[in-house]
Amino acid sequence: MSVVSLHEPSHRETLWELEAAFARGDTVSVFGECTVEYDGRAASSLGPGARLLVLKPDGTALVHTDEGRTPVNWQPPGSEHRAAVRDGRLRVRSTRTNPSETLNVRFSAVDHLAAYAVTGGRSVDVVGSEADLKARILEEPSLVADGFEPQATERETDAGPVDVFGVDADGHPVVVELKRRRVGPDAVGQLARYVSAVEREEPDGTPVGGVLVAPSVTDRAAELLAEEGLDHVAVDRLVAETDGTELEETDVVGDDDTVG
Amino acid sequence: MSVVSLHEPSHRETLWELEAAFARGDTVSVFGECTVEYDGRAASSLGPGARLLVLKPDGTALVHTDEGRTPVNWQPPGSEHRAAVRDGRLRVRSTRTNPSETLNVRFSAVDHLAAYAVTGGRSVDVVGSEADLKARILEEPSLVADGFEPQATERETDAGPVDVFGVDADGHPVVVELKRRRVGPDAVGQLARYVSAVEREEPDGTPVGGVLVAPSVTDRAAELLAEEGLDHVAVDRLVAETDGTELEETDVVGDDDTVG
DNA sequence: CGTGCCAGGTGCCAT
DNA sequence: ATGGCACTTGGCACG
Repeated sequence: MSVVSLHEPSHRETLWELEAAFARGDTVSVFGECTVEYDGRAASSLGPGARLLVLKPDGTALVHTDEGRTPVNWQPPGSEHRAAVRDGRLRVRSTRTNPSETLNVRFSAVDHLAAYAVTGGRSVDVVGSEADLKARILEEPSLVADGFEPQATERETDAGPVDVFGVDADGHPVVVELKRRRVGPDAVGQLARYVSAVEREEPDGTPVGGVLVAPSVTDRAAELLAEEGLDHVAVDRLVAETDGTELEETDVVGDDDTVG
Repeated sequence: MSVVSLHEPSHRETLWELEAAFARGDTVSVFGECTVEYDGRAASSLGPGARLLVLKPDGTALVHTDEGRTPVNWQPPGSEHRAAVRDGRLRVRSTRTNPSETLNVRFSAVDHLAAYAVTGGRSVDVVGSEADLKARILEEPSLVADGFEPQATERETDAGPVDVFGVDADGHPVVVELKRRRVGPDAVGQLARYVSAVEREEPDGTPVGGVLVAPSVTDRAAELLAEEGLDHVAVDRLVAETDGTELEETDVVGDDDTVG
């Protein structure tokens, strides 16, 4: 793959190359001195500074400072990028509709532009998600409670879909909510809503159990669970419990030419 | 500001320049063919492809494909970047502790590297946040209810902080939860928890009001509100209601040299 | 499309 | 550090 790289280009050169890059479907990286304005779901204004602007062919625009994982300003995929020279500055404007939003990046000077055809796999298969936890529970339901029998996943209720629905040893309905990490009060509220919804479905007086499966819960969440008569089962993500074979550790020693 | 730009550098050149850029505190943009592996709170693996890697001096690492606002892989601020040449590939590894996480980007070829001193303002003052909505409510409490008198914001309860707490025309406690956008069942649950907490504080039988202030609510949220005996007040973010003067629209027509 | 919910959420601020 | 929550949350799957 080839790269177009412009070193301290004039606005006119930048404009020209942006046009070409958009046409090719390249991803563009721009370093330069700029101001940023945003108006849409909210509104914001950012004073002058040296920043990184990334423009993607899917309409994504990202303005990054030297800190933070989150861009200081951005435009979501589906937006449309346009560039113009105006008042002696290079303006990159990205707009979208529904909701109507505009991002305006004005460069007093562009110090570098690189355009490149970014391609290849976009999706990673992440291991350790809630889906994995669900699989683990279905594989070994006794983790939830002795005698627990799963009957459905994503079972619909008036309050939304229940992660795992089943019956306990006595045949009473049980609602299970899964969380891959330590949870606070919000998760308890979610579980409580599901339990209430199932109680409304069942004949009056039917006891409906509620179990929150998560690595741990905060104090406040624990109190709420107690108040609501709900249970918590501690299941670490990836209850490895394997036969002792550790995941191999790659590339730990023996590096040469290491830097940083 | 000056930029260092390498066009299709050798791994050795890349390594050298990365070291220099890290030392200078530059932000780095790398285009190239790479694979990515991550292990930490979850784990993931990404096959070969042409991508953009951004390295920040605060320890942030971002791997971007040609789509999406969210990086396909990343490392949060506070991580430490290191680079090495290994098995004929350039490896950039970013690690952090607590939680222990590792990001590994292996380049078979680097097509472009640019390093640049990103500086200047990092924070934008966003207008239209929940805080603005709160100010609006305090300025005109009758928006919540006729005769409503705010008494505290962020008032602590057993269930967490209440956005706005006050009394109604009858002197009864009222809990107000603010949302800057259309809300679903979760917000109702949140409000309900606060109302319950205040009810427990008050003498038995004291009626405690609960008002959800949001632009709109979903059907299911409306049902839940009705069940719980809570109210919804529709307040659009920035209830402009100004004297008719429109916000001036800047830069709408008259563009020359427009592109895209 | 909107509704609902997970996410390696991130970020901010409080204790 | 942990906790609780807002966020221009983003992203996906389903009706």
